[in-house]
Amino acid sequence: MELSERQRRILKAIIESYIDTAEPVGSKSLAVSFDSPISSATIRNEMSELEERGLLEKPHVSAGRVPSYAAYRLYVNELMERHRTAYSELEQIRRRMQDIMREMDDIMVSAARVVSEMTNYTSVSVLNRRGGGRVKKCELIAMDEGWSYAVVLVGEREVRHKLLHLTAPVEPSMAAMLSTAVNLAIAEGRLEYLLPSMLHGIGAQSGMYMLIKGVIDFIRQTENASDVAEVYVSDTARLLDNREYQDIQRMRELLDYMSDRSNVRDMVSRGAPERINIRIGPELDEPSMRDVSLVFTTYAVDRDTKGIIGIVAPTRMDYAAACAKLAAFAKAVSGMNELGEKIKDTGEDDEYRNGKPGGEA
Amino acid sequence: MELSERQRRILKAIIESYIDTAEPVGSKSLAVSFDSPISSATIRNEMSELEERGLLEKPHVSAGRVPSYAAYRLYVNELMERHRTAYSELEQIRRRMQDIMREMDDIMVSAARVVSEMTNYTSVSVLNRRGGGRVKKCELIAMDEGWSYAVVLVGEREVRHKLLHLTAPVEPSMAAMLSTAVNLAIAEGRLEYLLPSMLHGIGAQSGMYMLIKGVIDFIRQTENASDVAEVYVSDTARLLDNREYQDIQRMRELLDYMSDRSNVRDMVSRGAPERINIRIGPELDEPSMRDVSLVFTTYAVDRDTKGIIGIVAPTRMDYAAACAKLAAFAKAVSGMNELGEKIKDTGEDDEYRNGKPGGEA
DNA sequence: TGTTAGCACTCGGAAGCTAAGAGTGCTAAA
DNA sequence: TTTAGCACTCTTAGCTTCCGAGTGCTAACA
Repeated sequence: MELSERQRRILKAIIESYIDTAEPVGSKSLAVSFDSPISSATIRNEMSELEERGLLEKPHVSAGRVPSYAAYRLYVNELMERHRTAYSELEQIRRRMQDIMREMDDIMVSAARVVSEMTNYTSVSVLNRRGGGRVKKCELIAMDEGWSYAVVLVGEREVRHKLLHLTAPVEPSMAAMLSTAVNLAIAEGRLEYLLPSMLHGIGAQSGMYMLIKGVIDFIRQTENASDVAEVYVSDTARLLDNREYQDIQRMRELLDYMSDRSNVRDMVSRGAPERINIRIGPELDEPSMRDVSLVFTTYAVDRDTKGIIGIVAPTRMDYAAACAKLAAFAKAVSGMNELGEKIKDTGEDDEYRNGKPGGEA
Repeated sequence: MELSERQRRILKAIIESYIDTAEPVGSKSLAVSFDSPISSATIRNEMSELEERGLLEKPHVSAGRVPSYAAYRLYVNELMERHRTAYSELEQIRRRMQDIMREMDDIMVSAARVVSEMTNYTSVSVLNRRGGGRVKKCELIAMDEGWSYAVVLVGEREVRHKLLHLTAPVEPSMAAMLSTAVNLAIAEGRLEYLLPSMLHGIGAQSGMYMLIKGVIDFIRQTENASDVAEVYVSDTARLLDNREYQDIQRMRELLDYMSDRSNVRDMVSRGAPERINIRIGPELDEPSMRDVSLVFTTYAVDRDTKGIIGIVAPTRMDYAAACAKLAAFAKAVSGMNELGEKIKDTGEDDEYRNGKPGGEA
């Protein structure tokens, strides 16, 4: 049977109270907080039904109720009110983003900072590059008399560099030629023939060979980086703010898990694009993350680069606020140029439903 | 009066036991751990004298003694045995460093990782660039039809890049000219005349003007970066391992403080170069750092770049091990090329004495 | 039939108490 | 000068008690 309207209202009130105070919610205190007066006894009855359905739990018999994970799921799917984001706020996010990017030149880190500041939660930021033919140009810059070279690759909207230290020197003029050759090969899409075609002229020990090889390896590496995602986690210390984390051991496990970038990447990579994704505690399938939720979304950086920005916070985080802020962020950043009419529907067309369908608790 | 030899031995034993177990040390348990049998009563007498001198403290009357900060100071200054570092270990550090640098291309982060792995403590890593005439070369790379440029600066052993987004396009050929002009100006050391001399030909609104200005600003910024230090803190989560940090509030304060890079930079910038510096708890003059010590040293990256690498751990950290590892690290990295005879004196000529002279507790 | 008041019951947490144990300081003897 | 012995102190763990918040049930009420 479906939940009654009143049950939904009660559940929503419980969840929001718990989000607010982190204290188990009792029937009496809840009763007074309602506009239309319902007695605590009625609430108790409803509560016990909600408990039977696995939506509430009691830490112990006389401590009030606490929402279960399934309840949070229901909450974000059906109960939660979406916040509107004012145009002014979008503008503000945009400006903040531009400010920080001016000093950082790294959209991933900037995004993490901005979101972390906006929400007061720990944020995770991932930059995903689609692989394939991305590198447009390559420059070689001599550093110390031909023993080291800076290799600079330019992609769509992005620059990467790497230092190559050689064991045999290469004349800068030689390197310039080489650079031209490589760029030509890139333009004509026949990079793979370059190395073999040059090899018979020069020894495999020569600095030149090493330089070409280094450059080509770096290009390959950058291009094949279809899932070479960069990961940045900002402000982990904020996780310590949460009351539920009195258990320092579990905290430690959580921080440990999060400090491994590949874990973070994996978690957010299974999200639906262009949606606000919510993963609540156990849905993440990772013991150390059992007590936190992850809310994240993607934003377009350019045609081949996708940013993922998210929040990690205890399961009782303020989902509504988190979703609103992330949606606003994605809007503000993706639409950096055509920020206009599209604003009006912020939050309305976002699809929060996902995670495991139906709370099977 | 000076401490007697026996007192010193007892103090040393107490400190080392406390470093080991984090438990207050009692007279009885200490008595049995000595080779030459001293009775617990004797030790008690000595202990109470050490306490009068401010070297020991009791958490409460029946809990054994705990070293005071002054005792740690004395310990690192006079009592501690310096570990020798085997040649093989240096070799190992060097290899590890090379491995990590291969994948990271960032000496600062690599150093932090290596040290943190070696010691199992949280590590801090700072890269300090001396300012003044550093930029050797500059390249401009067009990205999308002249609207964006990648500016690449090459220094002694280092490459930095930045994206410039213009509001008016600049022809790539024009940019090439510009780049030549800038490089010429750099070579002749008259960069400051460049902008004024070009200004009257072009409008201040033009893309070209913005591009030159952007480039020159970036060069200035990079060059004036005499104290633009990059800071990296690795593995903060390890700080949570410590028994003394049951107090989550103080932990939080500590992490907060450390997450501000400028704080970290300030802490390590006041160190004597080429020495192992030790700052014990209160010597750091920062309330949230009261219960941790900082051990750090410098290593040369190149003529104008100085790396600082350090460890942050509870005051009862293993100073001897920390010093040895850091000394080894600095040796291994600084001497990357001429690793040989100089190895033998590892640890012997390092000067650990510093911090506030004399423990005035 | 749904809602509410009332009441007995449960259980966790705080407060208070006790006993055990570790460690000290002092004294007196070796 | 060192040591053995002993009285004393103080923390900690374990136990008990008590309070109160919150529940579940029943019976009355709308």
